[in-house]
Amino acid sequence: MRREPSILHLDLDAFFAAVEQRDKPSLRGRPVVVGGTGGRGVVATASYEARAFGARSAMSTAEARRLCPPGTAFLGGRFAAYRRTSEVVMGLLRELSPLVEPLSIDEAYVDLAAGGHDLSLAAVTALARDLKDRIAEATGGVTGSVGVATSKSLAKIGSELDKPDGLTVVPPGAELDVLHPLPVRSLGGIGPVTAERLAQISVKTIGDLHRLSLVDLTSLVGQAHGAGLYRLARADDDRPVVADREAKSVSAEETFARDLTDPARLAAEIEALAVRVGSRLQRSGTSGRTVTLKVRRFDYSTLTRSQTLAHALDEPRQIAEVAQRLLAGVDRSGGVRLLGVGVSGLSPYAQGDLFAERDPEPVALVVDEAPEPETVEPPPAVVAWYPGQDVVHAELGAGWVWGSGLNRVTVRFEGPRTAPGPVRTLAADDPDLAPGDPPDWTG
DNA sequence: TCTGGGGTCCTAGGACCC
DNA sequence: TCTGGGGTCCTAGGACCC
Repeated sequence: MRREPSILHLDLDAFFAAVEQRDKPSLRGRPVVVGGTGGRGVVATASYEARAFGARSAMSTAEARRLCPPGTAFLGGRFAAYRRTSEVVMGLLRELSPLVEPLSIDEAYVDLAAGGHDLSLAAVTALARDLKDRIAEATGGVTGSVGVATSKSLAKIGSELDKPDGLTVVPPGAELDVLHPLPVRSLGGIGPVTAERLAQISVKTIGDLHRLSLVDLTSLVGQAHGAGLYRLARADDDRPVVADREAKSVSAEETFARDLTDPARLAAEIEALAVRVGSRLQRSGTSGRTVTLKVRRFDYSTLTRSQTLAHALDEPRQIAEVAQRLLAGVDRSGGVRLLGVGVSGLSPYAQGDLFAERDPEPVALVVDEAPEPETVEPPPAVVAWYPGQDVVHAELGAGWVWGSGLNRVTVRFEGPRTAPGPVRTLAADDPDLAPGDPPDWTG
């Protein structure tokens, strides 16, 4: 917590819907819902007119259609337009300070102290008013709500207090007076699950939260989360405004209009997702070592499978190959509702820089582990493995062999998930591994 | 026609290494 | 032969945010 109200938080009001109403005068004053318009779509943003009928973000579009009157506009979204408008606003923020931290397309923190401003209450209030005016003018009428306070958490809470088109400056010293009457849900990091857990012990407001001991809080919600909430309830927040945060992962996912079962179709969807992820990685000049597959099944049960490789990837074909392998270990019976592909463990260097010159010889390993006899045969299986590279995955009937690491290989015989085979980790000099002929090599 | 898509951070257990 | 602890990496899942 700073001595002066030098952190500003801006939140654009019903942003996607506001851009639509700006660009289409016929929509002004009418309920507008932006989001997925298909059978499985959800609401991204509802205009304030639509909120009056109960439409909300994250609600299924089907439900929003039931709630809103005839004449409501349901729009699929024009992200290029939102992006352009967002850039105009972020540009205005960067005129205030070099330290601007975007949180999303429609939200950002600004460190006013780094901008060399007069930080008196009156000056900061005037600055915020002026900013709001300039945003509305530069965007053609999109409004934003602003909070200014001595910390990030209070600035963000401030911008929520007076929406839309609001302005709240929390005077230094008044932080706890503002905080304590609010519901715990106002605090960043308290969602439905944590709120419910707190409600069970009659903790409803941030003031109630303030009365809990650190031990009680951490035993309720975990170490890191509990310690964080303990501090936030005391307005004890010294998190700095950080510009230029590096992305930690890149992913793409798709919910299908109807659940998929056809293996060829699933494989094609994986390819398409890998292309989206890989091209974004390549455009940003990054690559990553861990590939994650996300599968949502017909019954909405969701699981992830990941594999970390010895080297970073950015090529769609290679990303897809890993993802296809991961998918093979997942039970798809009953249908797949959603597939997702992600890459994490990002590093700024594209793949191949360090090891491109060397073309290692494959080592053939004979694995004498007997797999599930009814699903895989015959043992022993032969696996080709490049030392220092990812291990390669030879398909073994209905099972799979894979692994990772610089000097070892993990061999996993995996049938249906309901009956996984044994798992062994074998060192390169393991006596159980004898030289053998490399298998057909397709990688 | 219930429940998107893009992220971040944390936890917990197991393997592995010293 | 038994018994450790600490740290890191990996995997899977979950809460949360916009």
